Amino acid sequence: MPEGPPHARSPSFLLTQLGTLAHLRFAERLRPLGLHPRHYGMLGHLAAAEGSSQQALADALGVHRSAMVALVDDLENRGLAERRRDPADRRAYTLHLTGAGRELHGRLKAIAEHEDAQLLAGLDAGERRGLVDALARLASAQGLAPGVHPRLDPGRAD
Amino acid sequence: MPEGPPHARSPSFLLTQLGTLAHLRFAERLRPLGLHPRHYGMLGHLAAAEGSSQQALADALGVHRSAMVALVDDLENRGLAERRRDPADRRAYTLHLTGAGRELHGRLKAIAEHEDAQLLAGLDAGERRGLVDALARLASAQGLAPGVHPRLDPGRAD
DNA sequence: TATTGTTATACTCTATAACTATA
DNA sequence: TATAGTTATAGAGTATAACAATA
Repeated sequence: MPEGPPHARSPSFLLTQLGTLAHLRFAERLRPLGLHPRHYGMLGHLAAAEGSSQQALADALGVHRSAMVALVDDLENRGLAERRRDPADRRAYTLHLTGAGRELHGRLKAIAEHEDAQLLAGLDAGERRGLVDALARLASAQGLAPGVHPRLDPGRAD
Repeated sequence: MPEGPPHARSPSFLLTQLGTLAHLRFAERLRPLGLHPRHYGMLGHLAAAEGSSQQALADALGVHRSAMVALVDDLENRGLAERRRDPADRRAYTLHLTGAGRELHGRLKAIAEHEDAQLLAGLDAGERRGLVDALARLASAQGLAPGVHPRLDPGRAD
C-alpha cells in the first residue's frame, strides 16, 4: 500500500495531479493530429461568442490581447476561423468559425468524451455524477468562469 | 446562469481548471517567501526517501537526472538539504534534509492545509470526504504514484 | 487621448547531448 | 562499457513594451 509524502492526500494536490494528467493525456491524443488542447478550447469559445472582437475574447479568456493575436493567427492558418473587419469599428475584427472549424470542434468533442470516460473508469455512475457535481460547484464557488482555463497560454502545457 | 462551451462540464477539463487554480493559488501564497510549490514537494519526497541518491530520486519523480541537479542545488543553496558522498559508491551522493528543511516542510504543510480548506469551502464535511476519496481512487486507478506530480518541472507553473 | 491589433524583444523554462569521475 | 552527476546549449514558450491605425 503506497503512502507517499503528506501532500499526496491533499485535495489541492490531487486536483493538480489529476488535472495535469488529464491535460497531458488529451494533448497526447491530439498530437498526431497536429493539435493542442487549446485548439479545442478556442473552437468552443469561438462557437459560443461568434462575432466578438479579439479584444473581447482576450478579456473573456483572461489573456493579453497580444497573445490572442497568435492564437487567432493559428486558427486562421489552419482554416478553422476567420477575421472579418468590423464595419462599425475599423480598428477591430470580428471573429468567426469556418465550416471546417465547426466540424473539427465536433470531432475533438468526441475525443474529449472518450478521454473523460477513460479517466473516470474506476467510478460507478453515481460516483461519477457526485464527482462532476462537486467539481462544478467548486469551480463556481472559486469564481472560475465556465470553460475558461486559468492559464490559457499559447504554448506549453502543459 | 453561466453556460459556456461544452468542455466546461467535462470532468477532465474541470480537474485541469481546478488543479491549475489550486497550483496558482499555492504558488501565489509561497511567492512572498521566495518559494515555489515544487519546494514543498521536494521536501516531502526527501523526507520520505532520506539517503537516496539523486538518480534514485529522479527516477521516483519521473524527471531526468540533469534536471534533478538544479532541484537539489536549489535546496542546498537554501540550506534545506545537503549532499553527502556515498561511501559505497564514490560517484553518487546521498541526499539528506537539514533541520531547517524539516522545519520549513512543517510550515509549508500548514499553509497547504489552509489552502485546501479554502478550496473546499463550498462543500460540507461528508462531501469533502467523498470528493477526496474519489480523487484518491482515480489517481491510483490511473497509475499515479502518491505525491508525484506528472510534470515536476524545475520552473514554470505551471 | 484612448483603444484595437500587431510586432519585437527580453526572459524563463526545458530537453538534449556531451563531458568527468567512478564503477 | 555502464552509471552518477554535471554543464552547455539550443529550442520553446511568455510577458512586456512599443508601434500604427482608428476612434
